[in-house]
Amino acid sequence: MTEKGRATRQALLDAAEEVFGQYSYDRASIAEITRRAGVAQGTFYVYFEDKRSAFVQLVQDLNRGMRRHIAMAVSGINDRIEMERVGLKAFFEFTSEHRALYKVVREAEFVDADIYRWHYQRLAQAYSRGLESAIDAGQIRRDISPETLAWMLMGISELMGSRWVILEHRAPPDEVLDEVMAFIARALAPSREEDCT
Amino acid sequence: MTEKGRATRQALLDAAEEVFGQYSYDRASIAEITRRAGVAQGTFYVYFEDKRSAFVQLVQDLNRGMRRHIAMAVSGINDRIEMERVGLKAFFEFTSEHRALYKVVREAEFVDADIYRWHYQRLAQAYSRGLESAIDAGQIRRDISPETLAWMLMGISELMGSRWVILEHRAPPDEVLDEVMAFIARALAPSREEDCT
DNA sequence: CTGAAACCTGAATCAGTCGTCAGTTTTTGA
DNA sequence: TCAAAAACTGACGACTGATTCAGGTTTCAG
Repeated sequence: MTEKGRATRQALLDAAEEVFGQYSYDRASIAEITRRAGVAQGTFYVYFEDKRSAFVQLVQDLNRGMRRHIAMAVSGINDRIEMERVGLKAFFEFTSEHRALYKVVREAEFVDADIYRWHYQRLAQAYSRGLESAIDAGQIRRDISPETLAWMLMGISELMGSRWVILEHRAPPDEVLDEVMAFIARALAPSREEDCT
Repeated sequence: MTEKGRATRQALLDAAEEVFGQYSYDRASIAEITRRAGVAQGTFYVYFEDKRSAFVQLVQDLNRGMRRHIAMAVSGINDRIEMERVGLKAFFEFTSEHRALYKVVREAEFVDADIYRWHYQRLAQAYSRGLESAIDAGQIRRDISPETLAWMLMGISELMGSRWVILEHRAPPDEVLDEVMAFIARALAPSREEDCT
């Protein structure tokens, strides 16, 4: 594949992100995707086996993009609670920039169950690993499995994202972020029996 | 509308729950719904204006059913934390019984944005009110707005439901429920400065 | 310059479905 | 009993949109 080919492929993927984000999977037409990418309909099938395949690749792209964006944001931070705050903020940034992510991932459940599973498990796995280190380092309490913790924290992010980014078209205001962080910090804080005895 | 009419309508709605739960909105065909309901295609349009209308009514039905199911489960409980635990369990029960709920609500975002908004706001509103009373009663800490709290707790339920009910085809095991409750209880607990001073 | 490889085109095919409607059957109530 | 109302039928018109394919255009190594 030449440079030009790669560019066309990327143009199609970008157009697909737009169109799949705007319409549901079934109502997103190849014709509209190729129109926005500025190529003929047939060109789509040069780069993707079929509609589903392009959709799956888009999910993978967004998943990787999100993990990279968050990883960049939190790199260098050592305090786990601070890391959670920055990570949460980065998550909202990314979803504001890629509102298609929500739509596309949710639809994945209907379009291709495997990629839906893959998306969440990939995120949960990365998240759990981070939490596990924090537990080992004594930064957060050790009586909850990192996996369950990861899913709960993802749930909080996701629904807050839904409520603000999707329903209100903006990232949550700082006061809300503070409340969320206070909630999380308290839930994660190591047992402080020593403070009381 | 006679008794028979109501029965047919209900049969169609039940069939719609099945079919919309199994396929995506666009791939759920009226033909399949009427086939399962044991009526002719034309009958569908006797009871529903069109496909979307049936879908919207299904969301409303499930929303009400879920609120009723949870309300029944927690009625008579006074301790808020206990109420959360029982409510969470009831939520998982309901979603196990009506797995269509997840699919249908998520699709609502694409099919009819208003009903999607309505669904979450209706739940959040009911939830917030309950939390507000608990705050007033001093059962949970007062430094987070009941609304934000409601959305966070809904997020936890939702993603745990997704992870277990959808991906693992079962309600979360009791140990997991215990971990979740420990997390929530700690986050909600009133400030205990008095215990330490 | 050249020819093969890569790239691209867009009309045509084809499978599928929503919603309609003219007419039939069943139920109801006086 | 018997009309009117309610319920129901199912074939079909009108349309949509994914995918194919025969052939045109561009690129670039030798």
